[in-house]
Amino acid sequence: MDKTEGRILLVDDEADILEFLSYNLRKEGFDVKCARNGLEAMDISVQFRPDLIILDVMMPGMDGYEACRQIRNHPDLKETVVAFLTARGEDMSQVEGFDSGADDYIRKPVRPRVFISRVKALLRRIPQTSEDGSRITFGDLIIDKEKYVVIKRGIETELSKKEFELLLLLTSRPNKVFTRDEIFAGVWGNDVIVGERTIDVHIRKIREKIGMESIKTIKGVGYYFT
Amino acid sequence: MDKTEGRILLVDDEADILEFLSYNLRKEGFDVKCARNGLEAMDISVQFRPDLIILDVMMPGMDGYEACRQIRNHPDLKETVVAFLTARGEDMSQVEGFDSGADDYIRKPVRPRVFISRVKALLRRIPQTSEDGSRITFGDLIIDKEKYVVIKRGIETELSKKEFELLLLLTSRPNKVFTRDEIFAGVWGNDVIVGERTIDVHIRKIREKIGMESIKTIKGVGYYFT
DNA sequence: TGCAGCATTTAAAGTTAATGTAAAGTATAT
DNA sequence: ATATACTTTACATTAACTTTAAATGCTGCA
Repeated sequence: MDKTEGRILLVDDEADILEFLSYNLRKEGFDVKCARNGLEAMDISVQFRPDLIILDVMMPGMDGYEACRQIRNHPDLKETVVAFLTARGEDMSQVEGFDSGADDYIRKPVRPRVFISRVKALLRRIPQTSEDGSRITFGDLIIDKEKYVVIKRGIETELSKKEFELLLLLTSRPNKVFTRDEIFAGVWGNDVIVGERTIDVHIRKIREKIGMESIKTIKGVGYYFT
Repeated sequence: MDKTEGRILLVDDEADILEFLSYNLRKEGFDVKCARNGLEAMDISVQFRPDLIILDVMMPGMDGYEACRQIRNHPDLKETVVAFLTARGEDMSQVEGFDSGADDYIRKPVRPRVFISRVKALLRRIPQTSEDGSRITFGDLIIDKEKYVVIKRGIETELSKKEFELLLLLTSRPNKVFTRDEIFAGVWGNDVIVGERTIDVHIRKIREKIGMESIKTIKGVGYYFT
Protein backbone atom coordinates (compact mmCIF):
# COMPACT_ATOMS: atom_id res chain seq x y z
CA MET A 1 0.00 0.00 0.00
CA ASP A 2 2.97 2.28 -0.03
CA LYS A 3 4.30 1.55 -3.46
CA THR A 4 5.76 4.76 -4.71
CA GLU A 5 6.74 6.37 -7.93
CA GLY A 6 10.29 6.64 -6.73
CA ARG A 7 12.40 7.74 -3.80
CA ILE A 8 13.70 11.29 -3.82
CA LEU A 9 16.04 13.04 -1.43
CA LEU A 10 15.83 16.82 -1.26
CA VAL A 11 18.81 18.69 0.10
CA ASP A 12 18.55 22.37 0.88
CA ASP A 13 19.24 24.54 3.87
CA GLU A 14 16.04 26.54 3.49
CA ALA A 15 13.10 24.89 5.19
CA ASP A 16 10.57 26.73 3.01
CA ILE A 17 11.92 25.27 -0.15
CA LEU A 18 12.10 21.79 1.28
CA GLU A 19 8.52 22.03 2.35
CA PHE A 20 7.30 23.43 -0.92
CA LEU A 21 9.09 20.88 -3.07
CA SER A 22 8.36 17.90 -0.90
CA TYR A 23 4.68 18.81 -0.80
CA ASN A 24 4.50 18.88 -4.56
CA LEU A 25 6.47 15.69 -5.00
CA ARG A 26 4.50 13.74 -2.43
CA LYS A 27 1.30 14.81 -4.11
CA GLU A 28 2.55 13.02 -7.20
CA GLY A 29 3.22 9.87 -5.30
CA PHE A 30 6.93 10.12 -4.69
CA ASP A 31 8.54 8.97 -1.50
CA VAL A 32 10.41 12.05 -0.32
CA LYS A 33 12.97 12.65 2.38
CA CYS A 34 14.79 15.89 3.19
CA ALA A 35 18.23 16.84 4.39
CA ARG A 36 19.58 20.22 5.52
CA ASN A 37 23.17 19.82 4.42
CA GLY A 38 25.59 17.66 2.55
CA LEU A 39 26.57 15.58 5.52
CA GLU A 40 23.02 14.77 6.46
CA ALA A 41 22.36 14.00 2.81
CA MET A 42 25.05 11.35 2.76
CA ASP A 43 23.78 9.72 5.93
CA ILE A 44 20.20 9.57 4.78
CA SER A 45 21.16 8.41 1.31
CA VAL A 46 22.95 5.36 2.56
CA GLN A 47 19.83 4.25 4.40
CA PHE A 48 17.12 5.56 2.15
CA ARG A 49 18.71 4.71 -1.20
CA PRO A 50 17.01 7.44 -3.16
CA ASP A 51 16.57 7.09 -6.89
CA LEU A 52 17.15 10.80 -7.28
CA ILE A 53 18.93 13.39 -5.17
CA ILE A 54 18.12 17.05 -5.66
CA LEU A 55 20.86 19.24 -4.24
CA ASP A 56 20.93 22.92 -3.64
CA VAL A 57 24.22 24.30 -4.86
CA MET A 58 24.67 26.79 -2.09
CA MET A 59 24.62 25.36 1.35
CA PRO A 60 26.55 26.07 4.49
CA GLY A 61 29.19 23.48 5.27
CA MET A 62 29.58 21.01 2.45
CA ASP A 63 28.25 22.66 -0.69
CA GLY A 64 26.31 20.92 -3.44
CA TYR A 65 29.29 20.24 -5.63
CA GLU A 66 31.26 18.63 -2.89
CA ALA A 67 28.26 16.55 -1.82
CA CYS A 68 27.81 15.41 -5.40
CA ARG A 69 31.42 14.37 -5.63
CA GLN A 70 31.09 12.34 -2.46
CA ILE A 71 27.98 10.67 -3.75
CA ARG A 72 29.81 9.72 -6.92
CA ASN A 73 32.60 8.26 -4.87
CA HIS A 74 30.39 6.20 -2.63
CA PRO A 75 30.11 2.67 -3.98
CA ASP A 76 26.43 2.27 -3.07
CA LEU A 77 25.35 5.67 -4.33
CA LYS A 78 27.32 6.28 -7.45
CA GLU A 79 24.49 5.16 -9.70
CA THR A 80 22.05 7.61 -8.13
CA VAL A 81 20.76 10.39 -10.36
CA VAL A 82 21.74 13.82 -9.07
CA ALA A 83 20.20 17.16 -10.00
CA PHE A 84 21.24 20.60 -8.84
CA LEU A 85 19.03 23.45 -7.78
CA THR A 86 20.54 26.78 -8.68
CA ALA A 87 19.52 30.34 -8.18
CA ARG A 88 18.97 32.40 -11.29
CA GLY A 89 22.14 33.74 -12.82
CA GLU A 90 24.46 31.02 -11.64
CA ASP A 91 24.87 29.78 -15.16
CA MET A 92 28.62 29.79 -15.33
CA SER A 93 28.77 27.44 -12.43
CA GLN A 94 27.19 24.73 -14.52
CA VAL A 95 30.60 23.79 -15.73
CA GLU A 96 31.67 22.88 -12.27
CA GLY A 97 28.34 21.20 -11.64
CA PHE A 98 28.46 18.79 -14.52
CA ASP A 99 32.09 18.29 -13.80
CA SER A 100 31.28 17.07 -10.34
CA GLY A 101 28.90 14.54 -11.83
CA ALA A 102 25.44 16.14 -11.94
CA ASP A 103 22.81 14.75 -14.26
CA ASP A 104 20.67 17.83 -14.53
CA TYR A 105 20.20 21.43 -13.52
CA ILE A 106 16.99 22.90 -12.18
CA ARG A 107 16.77 26.64 -11.94
CA LYS A 108 15.01 28.51 -9.20
CA PRO A 109 12.39 29.72 -8.91
CA VAL A 110 10.81 26.33 -9.27
CA ARG A 111 7.50 25.94 -11.06
CA PRO A 112 5.73 22.88 -9.77
CA ARG A 113 4.44 21.46 -13.01
CA VAL A 114 7.68 21.91 -14.85
CA PHE A 115 9.56 20.62 -11.87
CA ILE A 116 7.48 17.49 -11.61
CA SER A 117 7.82 16.65 -15.27
CA ARG A 118 11.55 17.27 -15.05
CA VAL A 119 11.78 14.91 -12.11
CA LYS A 120 9.76 12.29 -13.92
CA ALA A 121 11.99 12.61 -16.94
CA LEU A 122 15.04 12.12 -14.76
CA LEU A 123 13.61 9.07 -13.08
CA ARG A 124 12.55 7.64 -16.38
CA ARG A 125 16.12 7.41 -17.42
CA ILE A 126 17.07 5.46 -14.32
CA PRO A 127 18.02 1.96 -15.18
CA GLN A 128 15.10 1.08 -12.95
CA THR A 129 15.09 -2.19 -14.72
CA SER A 130 18.64 -2.29 -15.86
CA GLU A 131 18.93 -4.35 -18.96
CA ASP A 132 22.41 -5.38 -19.86
CA GLY A 133 22.34 -7.74 -22.79
CA SER A 134 20.16 -10.69 -22.00
CA ARG A 135 19.54 -9.89 -18.35
CA ILE A 136 16.90 -7.69 -16.76
CA THR A 137 17.13 -6.75 -13.11
CA PHE A 138 14.30 -5.84 -10.76
CA GLY A 139 15.68 -5.21 -7.32
CA ASP A 140 16.94 -8.56 -6.15
CA LEU A 141 15.45 -10.46 -9.06
CA ILE A 142 17.39 -11.10 -12.23
CA ILE A 143 15.73 -12.52 -15.31
CA ASP A 144 17.98 -14.07 -17.87
CA LYS A 145 16.26 -14.12 -21.23
CA GLU A 146 18.80 -16.34 -22.89
CA LYS A 147 19.04 -19.02 -20.31
CA TYR A 148 15.36 -19.06 -19.30
CA VAL A 149 16.49 -18.67 -15.76
CA VAL A 150 15.66 -16.35 -12.88
CA ILE A 151 18.00 -15.51 -10.07
CA LYS A 152 16.39 -14.47 -6.81
CA ARG A 153 18.86 -13.39 -4.16
CA GLY A 154 21.55 -15.38 -5.88
CA ILE A 155 19.46 -18.53 -6.08
CA GLU A 156 19.14 -19.62 -9.66
CA THR A 157 15.94 -21.33 -10.77
CA GLU A 158 14.93 -22.63 -14.17
CA LEU A 159 11.60 -21.60 -15.62
CA SER A 160 9.68 -23.54 -18.20
CA LYS A 161 8.78 -21.85 -21.46
CA LYS A 162 5.22 -20.88 -20.51
CA GLU A 163 6.25 -19.73 -17.09
CA PHE A 164 8.96 -17.66 -18.61
CA GLU A 165 6.79 -16.05 -21.26
CA LEU A 166 4.16 -15.23 -18.71
CA LEU A 167 6.72 -13.65 -16.41
CA LEU A 168 8.19 -11.68 -19.29
CA LEU A 169 4.78 -10.36 -20.19
CA LEU A 170 4.06 -9.23 -16.65
CA THR A 171 7.49 -7.68 -16.20
CA SER A 172 7.27 -5.88 -19.52
CA ARG A 173 5.13 -3.32 -17.72
CA PRO A 174 5.58 -3.52 -13.98
CA ASN A 175 2.51 -2.47 -11.98
CA LYS A 176 0.22 -2.64 -14.96
CA VAL A 177 -2.63 -5.02 -14.30
CA PHE A 178 -2.88 -7.59 -17.07
CA THR A 179 -6.33 -8.99 -17.53
CA ARG A 180 -6.77 -12.69 -18.06
CA ASP A 181 -7.65 -11.98 -21.67
CA GLU A 182 -4.50 -10.00 -22.19
CA ILE A 183 -2.49 -12.81 -20.69
CA PHE A 184 -4.16 -15.40 -22.90
CA ALA A 185 -3.56 -13.26 -25.95
CA GLY A 186 0.00 -12.46 -25.02
CA VAL A 187 1.19 -15.88 -23.95
CA TRP A 188 -1.06 -18.38 -25.70
CA GLY A 189 -2.26 -16.40 -28.66
CA ASN A 190 -5.84 -15.66 -29.51
CA ASP A 191 -6.63 -18.92 -31.23
CA VAL A 192 -5.50 -21.36 -28.57
CA ILE A 193 -8.12 -22.22 -26.03
CA VAL A 194 -7.22 -23.45 -22.62
CA GLY A 195 -9.13 -23.62 -19.38
CA GLU A 196 -9.49 -20.68 -17.03
CA ARG A 197 -7.44 -22.24 -14.30
CA THR A 198 -4.37 -22.71 -16.44
CA ILE A 199 -3.13 -19.20 -15.86
CA ASP A 200 -3.52 -19.54 -12.11
CA VAL A 201 -1.47 -22.67 -12.04
CA HIS A 202 1.35 -21.04 -13.93
CA ILE A 203 1.19 -17.98 -11.76
CA ARG A 204 1.47 -20.22 -8.76
CA LYS A 205 4.57 -21.93 -10.14
CA ILE A 206 6.19 -18.59 -10.87
CA ARG A 207 5.38 -17.27 -7.43
CA GLU A 208 6.91 -20.39 -5.98
CA LYS A 209 10.12 -19.60 -7.80
CA ILE A 210 10.45 -15.84 -7.49
CA GLY A 211 8.54 -15.21 -4.28
CA MET A 212 4.88 -14.61 -3.48
CA GLU A 213 5.12 -10.84 -3.26
CA SER A 214 6.31 -10.27 -6.78
CA ILE A 215 3.00 -10.99 -8.45
CA LYS A 216 -0.21 -9.52 -7.09
CA THR A 217 -3.81 -10.38 -7.87
CA ILE A 218 -6.72 -8.09 -8.55
CA LYS A 219 -9.75 -10.31 -8.27
CA GLY A 220 -12.00 -10.25 -11.26
CA VAL A 221 -9.37 -8.49 -13.32
CA GLY A 222 -5.98 -10.10 -13.48
CA TYR A 223 -2.40 -10.02 -12.24
CA TYR A 224 0.46 -7.56 -12.05
CA PHE A 225 4.14 -7.63 -11.27
CA THR A 226 5.82 -5.40 -8.73
CA MET B 1 -5.91 38.59 -39.05
CA ASP B 2 -2.37 37.47 -39.73
CA LYS B 3 -0.96 34.52 -37.92
CA THR B 4 -0.54 35.19 -34.26
CA GLU B 5 2.09 34.50 -31.71
CA GLY B 6 -0.45 32.69 -29.64
CA ARG B 7 -3.91 32.98 -28.14
CA ILE B 8 -4.17 34.50 -24.71
CA LEU B 9 -7.15 34.91 -22.45
CA LEU B 10 -6.98 37.65 -19.83
CA VAL B 11 -9.30 37.36 -16.86
CA ASP B 12 -9.69 40.28 -14.50
CA ASP B 13 -12.57 42.27 -13.11
CA GLU B 14 -10.81 45.59 -13.55
CA ALA B 15 -11.30 47.02 -17.02
CA ASP B 16 -8.18 49.20 -16.75
CA ILE B 17 -5.92 46.26 -16.30
CA LEU B 18 -7.55 44.28 -19.07
CA GLU B 19 -7.07 47.19 -21.41
CA PHE B 20 -3.51 47.82 -20.41
CA LEU B 21 -2.42 44.20 -20.70
CA SER B 22 -4.33 43.44 -23.88
CA TYR B 23 -2.90 46.54 -25.54
CA ASN B 24 0.62 45.44 -24.76
CA LEU B 25 0.03 41.87 -25.78
CA ARG B 26 -1.69 42.76 -29.06
CA LYS B 27 1.18 45.04 -29.92
CA GLU B 28 3.41 41.98 -29.77
CA GLY B 29 1.17 40.05 -32.10
CA PHE B 30 -0.82 37.95 -29.66
CA ASP B 31 -4.44 37.13 -30.21
CA VAL B 32 -6.06 38.34 -27.01
CA LYS B 33 -9.51 37.95 -25.53
CA CYS B 34 -10.76 39.16 -22.19
CA ALA B 35 -13.15 37.92 -19.55
CA ARG B 36 -14.49 39.70 -16.46
CA ASN B 37 -14.90 36.71 -14.19
CA GLY B 38 -14.31 33.02 -13.82
CA LEU B 39 -17.57 31.98 -15.36
CA GLU B 40 -17.06 34.07 -18.45
CA ALA B 41 -13.51 32.77 -18.63
CA MET B 42 -14.72 29.19 -18.83
CA ASP B 43 -17.22 30.00 -21.56
CA ILE B 44 -14.76 31.87 -23.71
CA SER B 45 -12.03 29.30 -23.16
CA VAL B 46 -14.08 26.47 -24.52
CA GLN B 47 -14.61 28.38 -27.77
CA PHE B 48 -11.38 30.30 -28.03
CA ARG B 49 -9.00 27.57 -26.87
CA PRO B 50 -6.34 29.90 -25.57
CA ASP B 51 -2.76 28.74 -25.28
CA LEU B 52 -2.38 30.73 -22.12
CA ILE B 53 -4.84 31.97 -19.53
CA ILE B 54 -3.84 34.80 -17.24
CA LEU B 55 -6.08 34.93 -14.20
CA ASP B 56 -6.44 37.56 -11.57
CA VAL B 57 -6.55 35.87 -8.18
CA MET B 58 -9.10 38.21 -6.68
CA MET B 59 -12.33 38.43 -8.54
CA PRO B 60 -15.93 38.68 -7.52
CA GLY B 61 -17.85 35.46 -7.90
CA MET B 62 -15.58 32.58 -8.83
CA ASP B 63 -12.06 33.52 -7.76
CA GLY B 64 -8.91 32.73 -9.67
CA TYR B 65 -8.11 29.56 -7.78
CA GLU B 66 -11.52 28.09 -8.33
CA ALA B 67 -11.42 29.06 -12.00
CA CYS B 68 -8.05 27.41 -12.33
CA ARG B 69 -9.33 24.25 -10.76
CA GLN B 70 -12.24 24.16 -13.15
CA ILE B 71 -9.90 24.66 -16.07
CA ARG B 72 -7.77 21.77 -14.90
CA ASN B 73 -10.83 19.59 -14.61
CA HIS B 74 -12.14 20.39 -18.05
CA PRO B 75 -10.96 17.73 -20.48
CA ASP B 76 -10.43 20.19 -23.32
CA LEU B 77 -8.66 22.80 -21.24
CA LYS B 78 -6.57 20.92 -18.77
CA GLU B 79 -3.41 21.25 -20.82
CA THR B 80 -3.73 25.01 -21.07
CA VAL B 81 -1.00 27.01 -19.40
CA VAL B 82 -2.37 29.10 -16.54
CA ALA B 83 -0.70 32.03 -14.85
CA PHE B 84 -1.97 34.04 -11.90
CA LEU B 85 -1.85 37.77 -11.46
CA THR B 86 -1.37 38.67 -7.84
CA ALA B 87 -1.15 41.88 -5.95
CA ARG B 88 2.06 42.54 -4.11
CA GLY B 89 2.34 40.79 -0.80
CA GLU B 90 0.08 37.86 -1.60
CA ASP B 91 3.00 35.50 -1.51
CA MET B 92 1.60 33.02 0.93
CA SER B 93 -1.22 32.36 -1.44
CA GLN B 94 1.19 30.70 -3.80
CA VAL B 95 0.68 27.39 -2.11
CA GLU B 96 -2.99 27.44 -2.92
CA GLY B 97 -2.25 28.73 -6.38
CA PHE B 98 0.15 26.03 -7.40
CA ASP B 99 -2.04 23.51 -5.72
CA SER B 100 -4.92 24.48 -7.93
CA GLY B 101 -2.70 23.83 -10.91
CA ALA B 102 -1.09 27.15 -11.84
CA ASP B 103 2.02 27.21 -13.97
CA ASP B 104 3.30 30.62 -12.99
CA TYR B 105 2.80 33.70 -10.91
CA ILE B 106 2.95 37.25 -12.19
CA ARG B 107 3.10 39.99 -9.62
CA LYS B 108 1.42 43.32 -9.95
CA PRO B 109 2.24 45.98 -10.75
CA VAL B 110 2.96 44.68 -14.20
CA ARG B 111 5.85 46.08 -16.20
CA PRO B 112 5.11 45.66 -19.88
CA ARG B 113 8.51 44.48 -21.03
CA VAL B 114 8.97 41.98 -18.22
CA PHE B 115 5.40 40.86 -18.65
CA ILE B 116 5.81 40.20 -22.35
CA SER B 117 8.95 38.18 -21.92
CA ARG B 118 7.34 36.20 -19.16
CA VAL B 119 4.40 35.43 -21.41
CA LYS B 120 6.68 34.40 -24.22
CA ALA B 121 8.59 32.12 -21.89
CA LEU B 122 5.35 30.51 -20.82
CA LEU B 123 4.18 29.97 -24.37
CA ARG B 124 7.51 28.59 -25.44
CA ARG B 125 6.88 25.48 -23.50
CA ILE B 126 3.41 24.83 -24.78
CA PRO B 127 4.14 21.32 -25.93
CA GLN B 128 3.40 20.57 -22.33
CA THR B 129 4.55 17.14 -21.27
CA SER B 130 1.06 15.76 -21.12
CA GLU B 131 0.37 13.07 -18.60
CA ASP B 132 0.32 9.57 -19.94
CA GLY B 133 -3.04 8.32 -21.04
CA SER B 134 -3.47 5.76 -18.32
CA ARG B 135 -3.74 8.36 -15.61
CA ILE B 136 -6.44 10.92 -14.98
CA THR B 137 -5.79 13.74 -12.58
CA PHE B 138 -8.35 15.67 -10.55
CA GLY B 139 -6.56 18.16 -8.36
CA ASP B 140 -4.68 16.09 -5.83
CA LEU B 141 -6.30 12.85 -6.88
CA ILE B 142 -4.77 10.63 -9.52
CA ILE B 143 -6.62 7.68 -10.95
CA ASP B 144 -4.49 5.12 -12.67
CA LYS B 145 -6.54 3.02 -15.03
CA GLU B 146 -3.82 0.50 -15.65
CA LYS B 147 -2.81 -0.09 -12.10
CA TYR B 148 -6.29 -0.03 -10.58
CA VAL B 149 -5.11 2.38 -7.94
CA VAL B 150 -5.84 5.89 -6.83
CA ILE B 151 -3.23 8.24 -5.47
CA LYS B 152 -4.52 10.85 -3.05
CA ARG B 153 -1.88 13.27 -1.86
CA GLY B 154 0.77 10.73 -2.64
CA ILE B 155 -0.94 7.94 -0.77
CA GLU B 156 -1.58 5.06 -3.08
CA THR B 157 -4.58 2.84 -2.49
CA GLU B 158 -5.82 -0.17 -4.38
CA LEU B 159 -9.42 -0.29 -5.48
CA SER B 160 -11.39 -3.43 -6.08
CA LYS B 161 -13.01 -3.98 -9.45
CA LYS B 162 -16.46 -2.68 -8.56
CA GLU B 163 -15.10 0.27 -6.63
CA PHE B 164 -12.92 1.17 -9.54
CA GLU B 165 -15.65 0.91 -12.14
CA LEU B 166 -17.98 2.97 -10.04
CA LEU B 167 -15.37 5.66 -9.52
CA LEU B 168 -14.56 5.70 -13.22
CA LEU B 169 -18.21 6.18 -14.05
CA LEU B 170 -18.59 9.10 -11.66
CA THR B 171 -15.38 10.75 -12.78
CA SER B 172 -16.26 10.35 -16.43
CA ARG B 173 -18.46 13.41 -15.99
CA PRO B 174 -17.49 15.38 -12.93
CA ASN B 175 -20.36 17.28 -11.35
CA LYS B 176 -22.98 15.37 -13.27
CA VAL B 177 -25.37 13.68 -10.89
CA PHE B 178 -25.68 9.99 -11.68
CA THR B 179 -28.98 8.50 -10.61
CA ARG B 180 -28.97 5.15 -8.94
CA ASP B 181 -30.45 3.64 -12.07
CA GLU B 182 -27.68 5.07 -14.19
CA ILE B 183 -25.14 3.66 -11.78
CA PHE B 184 -26.74 0.24 -11.82
CA ALA B 185 -26.82 0.28 -15.59
CA GLY B 186 -23.29 1.54 -15.90
CA VAL B 187 -21.54 -0.63 -13.37
CA TRP B 188 -23.68 -3.73 -12.97
CA GLY B 189 -25.44 -3.86 -16.32
CA ASN B 190 -29.16 -3.82 -16.83
CA ASP B 191 -29.76 -7.49 -16.25
CA VAL B 192 -28.04 -7.92 -12.90
CA ILE B 193 -30.25 -7.21 -9.93
CA VAL B 194 -28.80 -6.26 -6.59
CA GLY B 195 -30.27 -4.56 -3.57
CA GLU B 196 -30.63 -0.80 -3.25
CA ARG B 197 -28.05 -0.47 -0.51
CA THR B 198 -25.27 -2.03 -2.50
CA ILE B 199 -24.35 1.18 -4.24
CA ASP B 200 -24.21 3.07 -0.95
CA VAL B 201 -21.80 0.59 0.51
CA HIS B 202 -19.47 0.85 -2.43
CA ILE B 203 -19.68 4.62 -2.39
CA ARG B 204 -18.74 4.49 1.23
CA LYS B 205 -15.68 2.38 0.52
CA ILE B 206 -14.57 4.74 -2.21
CA ARG B 207 -15.06 7.77 0.01
CA GLU B 208 -12.97 6.05 2.63
CA LYS B 209 -10.17 5.75 0.11
CA ILE B 210 -10.27 9.07 -1.73
CA GLY B 211 -11.77 11.33 0.90
CA MET B 212 -15.30 12.19 1.88
CA GLU B 213 -15.57 15.44 -0.04
CA SER B 214 -14.91 13.92 -3.43
CA ILE B 215 -18.30 12.30 -3.83
CA LYS B 216 -21.46 14.17 -2.94
CA THR B 217 -24.94 12.84 -2.34
CA ILE B 218 -28.19 14.21 -3.70
CA LYS B 219 -30.92 12.68 -1.65
CA GLY B 220 -33.48 10.79 -3.62
CA VAL B 221 -31.45 11.09 -6.79
CA GLY B 222 -27.93 9.83 -6.71
CA TYR B 223 -24.26 10.78 -6.45
CA TYR B 224 -21.75 12.98 -8.19
CA PHE B 225 -18.02 13.48 -8.20
CA THR B 226 -16.31 16.82 -7.70
C1' DT C 1 -39.39 24.67 16.45
C1' DG C 2 -40.15 19.95 16.73
C1' DC C 3 -41.52 15.86 14.93
C1' DA C 4 -42.70 12.30 11.40
C1' DG C 5 -41.18 9.93 7.64
C1' DC C 6 -38.01 8.64 4.50
C1' DA C 7 -33.18 8.20 2.47
C1' DT C 8 -28.63 7.49 3.38
C1' DT C 9 -24.71 6.03 6.24
C1' DT C 10 -22.37 2.62 8.49
C1' DA C 11 -20.64 -1.62 10.65
C1' DA C 12 -20.99 -6.15 10.64
C1' DA C 13 -22.59 -10.53 9.15
C1' DG C 14 -23.65 -13.46 5.29
C1' DT C 15 -23.00 -15.03 0.62
C1' DT C 16 -20.92 -15.62 -3.70
C1' DA C 17 -17.52 -15.80 -6.95
C1' DA C 18 -12.75 -15.92 -8.08
C1' DT C 19 -8.44 -17.57 -7.16
C1' DG C 20 -5.09 -20.82 -4.75
C1' DT C 21 -3.42 -25.36 -4.60
C1' DA C 22 -2.33 -30.24 -4.98
C1' DA C 23 -2.61 -33.88 -7.56
C1' DA C 24 -3.89 -36.45 -11.52
C1' DG C 25 -4.21 -36.59 -16.47
C1' DT C 26 -2.40 -35.49 -21.16
C1' DA C 27 0.72 -33.94 -24.54
C1' DT C 28 5.43 -33.23 -26.24
C1' DA C 29 10.08 -33.85 -26.90
C1' DT C 30 14.27 -36.35 -26.52
C1' DA D 1 10.05 -45.01 -23.14
C1' DT D 2 10.74 -41.70 -20.14
C1' DA D 3 11.00 -37.27 -18.48
C1' DT D 4 9.31 -32.87 -18.60
C1' DA D 5 6.05 -29.50 -19.52
C1' DC D 6 1.50 -28.33 -19.78
C1' DT D 7 -3.42 -28.65 -18.78
C1' DT D 8 -7.32 -30.10 -16.30
C1' DT D 9 -9.79 -31.31 -12.27
C1' DA D 10 -11.62 -30.87 -7.87
C1' DC D 11 -11.55 -29.00 -3.60
C1' DA D 12 -9.95 -25.30 -0.22
C1' DT D 13 -9.37 -20.71 0.70
C1' DT D 14 -9.91 -16.00 0.35
C1' DA D 15 -11.39 -11.61 -0.90
C1' DA D 16 -15.05 -9.16 -2.97
C1' DC D 17 -19.51 -8.26 -2.95
C1' DT D 18 -24.18 -8.11 -1.10
C1' DT D 19 -27.47 -7.96 2.39
C1' DT D 20 -29.07 -6.74 6.78
C1' DA D 21 -30.34 -3.84 10.30
C1' DA D 22 -29.55 -0.19 13.36
C1' DA D 23 -28.12 4.69 13.54
C1' DT D 24 -27.97 8.94 11.59
C1' DG D 25 -29.38 12.78 9.08
C1' DC D 26 -32.38 15.32 5.95
C1' DT D 27 -36.76 17.48 4.47
C1' DG D 28 -41.00 19.22 4.79
C1' DC D 29 -44.99 20.15 7.37
C1' DA D 30 -47.83 21.15 11.41
